[in-house]
Amino acid sequence: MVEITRKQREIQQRTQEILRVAKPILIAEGLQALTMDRVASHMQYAKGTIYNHFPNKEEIVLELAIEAMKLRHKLFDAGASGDRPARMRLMTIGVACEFYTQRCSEEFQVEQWMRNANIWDKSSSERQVIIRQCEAGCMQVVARLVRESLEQGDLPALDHLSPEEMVFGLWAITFGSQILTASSPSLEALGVFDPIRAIRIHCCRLLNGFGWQPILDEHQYLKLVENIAAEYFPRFEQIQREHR
Amino acid sequence: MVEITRKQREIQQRTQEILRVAKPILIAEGLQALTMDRVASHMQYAKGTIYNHFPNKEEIVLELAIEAMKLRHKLFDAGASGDRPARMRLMTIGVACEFYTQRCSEEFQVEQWMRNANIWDKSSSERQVIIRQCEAGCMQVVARLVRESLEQGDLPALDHLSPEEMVFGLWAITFGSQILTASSPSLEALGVFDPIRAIRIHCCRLLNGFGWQPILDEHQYLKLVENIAAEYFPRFEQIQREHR
Amino acid sequence: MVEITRKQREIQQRTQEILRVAKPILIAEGLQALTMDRVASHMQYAKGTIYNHFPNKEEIVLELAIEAMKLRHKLFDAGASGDRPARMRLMTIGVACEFYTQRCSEEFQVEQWMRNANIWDKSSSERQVIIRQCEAGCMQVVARLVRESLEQGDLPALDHLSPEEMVFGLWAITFGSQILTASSPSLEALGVFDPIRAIRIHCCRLLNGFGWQPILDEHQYLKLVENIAAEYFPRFEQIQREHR
Amino acid sequence: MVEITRKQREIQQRTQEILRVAKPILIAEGLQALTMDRVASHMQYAKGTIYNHFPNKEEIVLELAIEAMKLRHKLFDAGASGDRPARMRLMTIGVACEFYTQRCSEEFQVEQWMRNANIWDKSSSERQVIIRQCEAGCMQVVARLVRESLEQGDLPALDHLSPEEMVFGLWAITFGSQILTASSPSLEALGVFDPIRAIRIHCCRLLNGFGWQPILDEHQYLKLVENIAAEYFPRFEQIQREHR
DNA sequence: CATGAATGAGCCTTCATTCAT
DNA sequence: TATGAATGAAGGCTCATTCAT
Repeated sequence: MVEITRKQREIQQRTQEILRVAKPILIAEGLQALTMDRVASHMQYAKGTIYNHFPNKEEIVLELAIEAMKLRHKLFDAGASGDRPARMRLMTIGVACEFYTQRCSEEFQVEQWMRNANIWDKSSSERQVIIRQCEAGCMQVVARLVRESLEQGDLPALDHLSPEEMVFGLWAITFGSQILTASSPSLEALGVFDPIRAIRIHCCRLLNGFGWQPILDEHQYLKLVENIAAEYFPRFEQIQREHR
Repeated sequence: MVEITRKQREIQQRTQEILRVAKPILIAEGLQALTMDRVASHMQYAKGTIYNHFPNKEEIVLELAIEAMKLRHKLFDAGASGDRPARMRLMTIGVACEFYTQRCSEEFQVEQWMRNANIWDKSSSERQVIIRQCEAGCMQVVARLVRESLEQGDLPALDHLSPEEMVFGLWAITFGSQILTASSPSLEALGVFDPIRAIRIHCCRLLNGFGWQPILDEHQYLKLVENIAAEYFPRFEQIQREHR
Repeated sequence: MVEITRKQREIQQRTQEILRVAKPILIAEGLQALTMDRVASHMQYAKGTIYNHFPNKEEIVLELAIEAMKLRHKLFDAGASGDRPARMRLMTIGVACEFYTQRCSEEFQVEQWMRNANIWDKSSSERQVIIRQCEAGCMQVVARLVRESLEQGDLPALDHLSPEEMVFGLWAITFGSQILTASSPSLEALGVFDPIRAIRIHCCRLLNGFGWQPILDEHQYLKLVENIAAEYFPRFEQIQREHR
Repeated sequence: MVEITRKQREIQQRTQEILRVAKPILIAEGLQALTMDRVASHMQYAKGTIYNHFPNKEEIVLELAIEAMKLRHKLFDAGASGDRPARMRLMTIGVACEFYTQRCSEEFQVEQWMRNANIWDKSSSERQVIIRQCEAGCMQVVARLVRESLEQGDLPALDHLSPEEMVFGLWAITFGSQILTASSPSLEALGVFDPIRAIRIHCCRLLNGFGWQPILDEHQYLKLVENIAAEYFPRFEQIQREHR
């Protein structure tokens, strides 16, 4: 028993070690720079050993993505907790998104790599299923807030939209802005000086447009977001630290 | 003189031919399947010749992206034309975005490839500048509508947002939804059944949230978008055809 | 004592199990697909355990070949039995060859693999000796018939040929035809439509050429072979079944 | 023109050089020892260069086999020439077979490798077609002699056998004996002391069994074969030398 | 300018064998 | 004795780039 447990722990540790080595390579130099050769040469193990843990490099990326999405999920959960008004908890999740993109930028980048078609083609379906479950989990945290608000009357009935489709819009604007920020080298040259604040405002306007109570004007909203950020960033940092 | 001109035309034609060959490879099989060998083998020219036109394959992708963004620009221009109310012209641009993603899906995909970090690392700054100009051009078409509406009072003053930052939100939600649709294998499993309609509604709510006149309810808005699509799709198709 | 005996039986059973697992892999996918990893993964034992039974995969192949040749030997013995005329018993062995190639095609293929040079290079001489003994055993079954016929005057004296060299010719034509049939993708395209019947006729003519009594014309011979096949195939099947 | 021709010649020479390097490796150490790495390291060229000539190592083996079978074909043609009686020309082809197996033993071995299933699986169908054409060519040289003898009445009508099936028997016994000789380490231990003479005798008896005129007894036949061998081996050696 | 053979580093993967537990 | 993770050499193959013609 003890014997087995120790060996298993060693193996798990090595798996973790592989991930720790692979992550910065992927982040700094991209998918094609992430080769089994390089991972092995950064460890005291041989290439074949890596293959005992992951059948191909795509699975490594997926595993990193799973870790990343679990962290996101935890942040979302933390943001959605408490007995504040639903819209405020939603705003906190927005702040969690900002935190994730800015302070967990490696995880954020890993999530983008995960969306690469090559990776889905080559990896096993088991890990793909886990990824989708993580995605659905995050979606549900937010959708639950929408449902709650609908029930309590804070949010007027959505005629043509499922709660998840309501979330989809928020997801799209958040995600889209982050991708654009990351991949458009000079948003400033385009006239976009503060993309984060801009998206905050858009979210405010969007929720106002849906009539989600309490309606907030930009001033109030920006102030509130600042307060939430100040309060929750430390909590999020704590979660980040605990997440290995 | 004549001699040179003929030669130059031949060179331009060859450049076009290279792009015509490279595009379907990139679309169907991705960046790593796009090799100079394959491009050459699909033409009557040799690999070395390709190198006389493009110093590396990344430049080919960037050139394809420039073509794609020029088409997008034309569609945006067409959508922004006429003397209809600004918000309606903005909606037409939204329809142009949908058209572009759905009917010019190859160009849309090329634009995504362009955002790949590897490509920016390896390509020349000249083409990168052109890309940014195209991007700025599209941005300006929409920003001009925002400015016009602000001047005419259709859109209340934006306290904390430049017109471009106003556009940025629309860009983010549109772009983000399209990326998510393309890369999340089963939005439906997440509860998102009609992402296109969902985003239409979100755009409606967002603009309403900004108080952009005329305020439209979802029903009116969806109906209106349908009408615009019916009217403008043929025009867009014409533009697409003319764009070689 | 009992303890040891039980252990020994377990070991023998495991050896058999390894052979049962290895055989279909070798047959269906060839020598290079037969890896210790695959064998182990098809059993409840680990790779290291396999190495306790066979020092390398070549020995597994040789052991399979020994089993195969033992079956061949049994079939030959059955064909050579009875008190019919020697030439008829020889024909029965010919039928046994056909049975072996057709109905014991796995064993037949294993024998071919055994002839692969790599296997002889890597395997131990003990098993190689056993193989040769099996080969000699089969040879002797037939050679005995030749000797008997020579003594009884059915077969005229062979001036320049040992009885074994007489058998060698029959072995060569039988074996050669089977290899050619197995490895020439389209004998039919070469004009060879029924290789089995063709070889039956050649054997008839060859024995006639040696003056082996009773001389038979093709018609009689083919008819006789059919009868022998009808009578002996069930017996051969019985032997095959008993051979595990 | 001259330019192209020179380059093409250089390429052809390099192709030949690859074959010259690959052949002894295949002969001496077998298929799995024949690696592109080794071939390259034995030349002054890089591995990639080998791949410009042959898409995989299996094609190299097939190309070697094509060369080998062309040599066989030439020897058969030489043996079948002249206006001697058909049966004598057939014997000369038999001598050519012996010459091929003994003096062109490398080519003979290459032909055996060609029959390896792996090679057929991985190689291009173009070369496979050529192989089959070579095989059919050799078959036809002999089948033509059979047909001629049938027409001239030297060989009684074959009731149940096509001329090619007649040849098949000779092919099988010749081929089979050569394989057995090559792969049974100690025929002598089995009682087979002179397999070549044995097969000569079997061929004699077989043809006698078919009533092929002139009927020859063993003594005459062996003597005649010796004479043919003495006369034709120098010619065959000449052909072998000319075959590069 | 066009050509396209040559390069050779590098990629992903396999697997027979070892050996500490 | 059984285990199975680790090894690491080796294999097949690719491809961006160069350069002599």
